[in-house]
Amino acid sequence: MGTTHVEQGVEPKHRQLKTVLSEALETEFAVGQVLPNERELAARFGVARATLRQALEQLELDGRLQRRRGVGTTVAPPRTVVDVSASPDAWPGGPDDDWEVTGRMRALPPLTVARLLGTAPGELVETVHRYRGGDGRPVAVELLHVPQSRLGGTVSTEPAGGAAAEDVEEGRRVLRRLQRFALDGLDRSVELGSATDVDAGRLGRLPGAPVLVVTSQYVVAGKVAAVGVATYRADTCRLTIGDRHS
Amino acid sequence: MGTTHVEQGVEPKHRQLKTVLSEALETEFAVGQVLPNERELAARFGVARATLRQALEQLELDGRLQRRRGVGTTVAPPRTVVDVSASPDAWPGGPDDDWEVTGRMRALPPLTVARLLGTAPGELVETVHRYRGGDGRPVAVELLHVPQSRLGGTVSTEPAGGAAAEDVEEGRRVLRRLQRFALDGLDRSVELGSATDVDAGRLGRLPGAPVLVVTSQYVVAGKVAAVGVATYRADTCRLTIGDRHS
DNA sequence: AAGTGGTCTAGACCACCTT
DNA sequence: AGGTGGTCTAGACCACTTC
Repeated sequence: MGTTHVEQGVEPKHRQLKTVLSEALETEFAVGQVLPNERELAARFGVARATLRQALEQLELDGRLQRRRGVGTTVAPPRTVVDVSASPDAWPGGPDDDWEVTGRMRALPPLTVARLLGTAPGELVETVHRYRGGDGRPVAVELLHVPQSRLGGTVSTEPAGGAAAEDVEEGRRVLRRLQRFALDGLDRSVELGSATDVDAGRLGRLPGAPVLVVTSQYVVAGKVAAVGVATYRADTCRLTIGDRHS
Repeated sequence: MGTTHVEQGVEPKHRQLKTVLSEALETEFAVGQVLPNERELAARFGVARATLRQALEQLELDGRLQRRRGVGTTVAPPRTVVDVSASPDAWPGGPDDDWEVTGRMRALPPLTVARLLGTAPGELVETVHRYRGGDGRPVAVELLHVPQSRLGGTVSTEPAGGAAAEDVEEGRRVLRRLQRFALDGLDRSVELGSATDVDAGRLGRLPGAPVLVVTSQYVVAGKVAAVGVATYRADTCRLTIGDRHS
């Protein structure tokens, strides 16, 4: 006998439950409809609430359900399709850019970002906050990190977080400044992550919610001139990369 | 007052735990090292095992830990970097292709795939199974669906799943056949999903494990000629999309 | 056989939203 | 105030790997 077989032990209850619920969602419920509450569902299926919750968690991860504390569990609409492809020669903040600048900081970047940028430990960078909505729901937040040294001089005289409106204007200024440089290339990666407290708040989820983290490295003259870290809601988004066919 | 504030209630125990463990992982543990077992960790931190497990689950989702039943919990190495970019004019199975053909079926495709292909309900398609490893670990499995009608006639005389070796040869033949057609374009999407029982087995994980699902639509003469559904381990992989800079 | 993570239970209380 | 999902507990047993 080869490595075939498998012959699984028993299937766990929460998996069977997920299957049953999954089918029920397709046949007996409409998008947006609220399900019975967890205590009732658990009773109906004869399992403990924790077991029922395991199944619901999975269905939410798959984008089939949406759960909100204090409200209930509803059938989720199809995932929002979000285009994350970019012309290799396009800076963020260009004309057809769905992002909205929401703020700006001058701060110490996360260690991982500092490594990508190749900045000295302790070196401050300009960080532009952006927000992206879609279908009336929050879709993503982004931090775009740009070392001042790569910007060709200081952008503003303001030290750090001033008034909100001013920060937004400053953020836009940083993006405009970037447009001047010729972009050599753009490397992107996607990975699974979990929302920080701050991101979770802005995305309307609880901290730790699953997110797709898209990291962009903007290359100028062979060096990484800026790094964008965009955080997409993994439950409600599908990212598309249009290798445009004409 | 605007919509600011937040002022969070207390931070849940499992979140605090995650933070504490996260720092411990960086300072006190080396990659590959095994942690104390769950019962001991729970006791050490004065929480129930279920609470401890919530924190571990998150850390595993973030790719920081690796847990194996019967073995233990170890510190995970950095995620394997996987290139999923493709020349817009390249079919799968080309020269520099890291995939290995592992089988082939003639079967009814999943509903979602049938919709993308635009096949009639009940129409069978050729399905090529492929496997991709990296760093000595399983990385992804893929099902490539090709309607026979788009292949220019039947490929084999064999009806369905024959001997394993023959199926592999048949699968390769399907890929070779595709090379003949001029590819107009290639659309890709990435989303979060959970492993089916079959995929989980091949990826060395439990069913339901988080995966990144990459769906590829191969366009020929304005029509979708093939659809690939690749399933990557979300815990151990980071997908890169090289918008190649020269 | 022993040790590990995975599953499951039956409670309890809390945070949040709606009314 | 009442209802919802989120957190937490203290057990028990199971499936799997290793020795």
